[in-house]
Amino acid sequence: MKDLSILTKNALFIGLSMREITDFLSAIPCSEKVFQPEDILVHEGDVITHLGIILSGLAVGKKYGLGGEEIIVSRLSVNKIFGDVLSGANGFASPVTVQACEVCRVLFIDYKSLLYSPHSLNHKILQNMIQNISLKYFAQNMRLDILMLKSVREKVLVYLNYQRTLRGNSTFEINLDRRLLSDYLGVDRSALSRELSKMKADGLIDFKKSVFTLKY
Amino acid sequence: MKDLSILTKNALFIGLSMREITDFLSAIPCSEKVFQPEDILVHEGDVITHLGIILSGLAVGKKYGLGGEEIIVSRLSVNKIFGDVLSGANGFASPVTVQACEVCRVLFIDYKSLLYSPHSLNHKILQNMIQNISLKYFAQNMRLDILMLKSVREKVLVYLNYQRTLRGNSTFEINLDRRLLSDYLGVDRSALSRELSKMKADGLIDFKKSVFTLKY
DNA sequence: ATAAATACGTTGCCGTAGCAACGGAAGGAG
DNA sequence: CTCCTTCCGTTGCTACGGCAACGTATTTAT
Repeated sequence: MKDLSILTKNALFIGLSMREITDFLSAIPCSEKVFQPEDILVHEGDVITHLGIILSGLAVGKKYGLGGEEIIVSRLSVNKIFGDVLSGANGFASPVTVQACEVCRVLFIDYKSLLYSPHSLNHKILQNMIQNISLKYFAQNMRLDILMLKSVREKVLVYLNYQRTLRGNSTFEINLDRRLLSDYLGVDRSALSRELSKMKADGLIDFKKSVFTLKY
Repeated sequence: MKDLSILTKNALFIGLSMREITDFLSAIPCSEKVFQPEDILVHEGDVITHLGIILSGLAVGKKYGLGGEEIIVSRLSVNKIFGDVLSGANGFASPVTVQACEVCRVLFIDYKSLLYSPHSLNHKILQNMIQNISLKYFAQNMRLDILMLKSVREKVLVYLNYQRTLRGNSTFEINLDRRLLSDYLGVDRSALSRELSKMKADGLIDFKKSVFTLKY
């Protein structure tokens, strides 16, 4: 177990020094594992006992639609945490499969220990955990709002608006390709392309690849 | 401030005795308020400083669509908590308006104190808070799954299936009327009625009012 | 008891968007 | 350089579902 320095920037450990983090981790069961591309970290339906932190590499959370199509639900880059909400809910089956895209080093932490440890730093970590889960909740909430809209155009407008307020600029690049964006918005990919073109023709927006400009 | 005995059953205070709860509450800023029907407890867009617990009465969380229509997002009955996720996210604007349906007694608790109190019981309360928020997350996640489906029939089937596993019985009564159900599923009310009738004609389900029977 | 309001089912109209298939552009591997 | 794969836009077809309007049943108010 080496090179945990990035954990000082991890949402779970914000506010803690490197020394405090290693001190804390040495007191509870945790382990580091390495996964090869395509390896599965968590199967959909698993009941987990550990939450995970990506130390290096990239993984994705995915689920499968009724037709068996893959749907990418989340992108897990370095320092991203998975299984935390699951840990909090205590005993739920995982709704997603987590799979490595590249070679991944992952830190697994026994969540019962994390939640119930009497360690003096545990208090701070629980606060961080609450914040992290809450932010995930609101990210999900944002998507809910979009999925409730009826037309593709409305969905796109609300999404782009939100991105604009996030970046503070009317021109920005999004980190989703067309396929992922259409999944996120809950619409057909070609229908999305069609509507984007129409919106460009209507002078509402401009875009090239993943760079968008809002003209309203 | 009287009759807080129901708080022993509140998700935030599970595992604590009445004495411990009053002890804890007396140590941090909180207040009880009474609202009349139609009164607003939280405005959409508010940045809150307190989380709330419904001590008696009934309130709803609602938001407004682009057309201005009201959408009921949550139903807040006795012992329900609101503003907890918002508290966790620290500084977010409320995405919903909370409004009383009946006379409501509400306990407001300063969330910074709740999160950062050095009180010995605070640890347990943070654990409870994590669990509560996580459960809300998964409830939201369930709805996300449904909203991603493309046809009304699929949405209804997934929803009813889930209800069946919840109740453990193929016949059950749901607590949503048609209007609320159509909102929940993200479809038009008349389209929902239409599809329900078709599904009944197809022999898939039976229903009368809000009592459903799954025949598959 | 009467009136008003709410809840629910039904139906016709028609636009939107899902689906499938295709072509071109861009990027990677050999 | 060429092949192959991925990504994206385009288009025709068609059905699903949103919308509006209406009728009936059940509930609430006065």
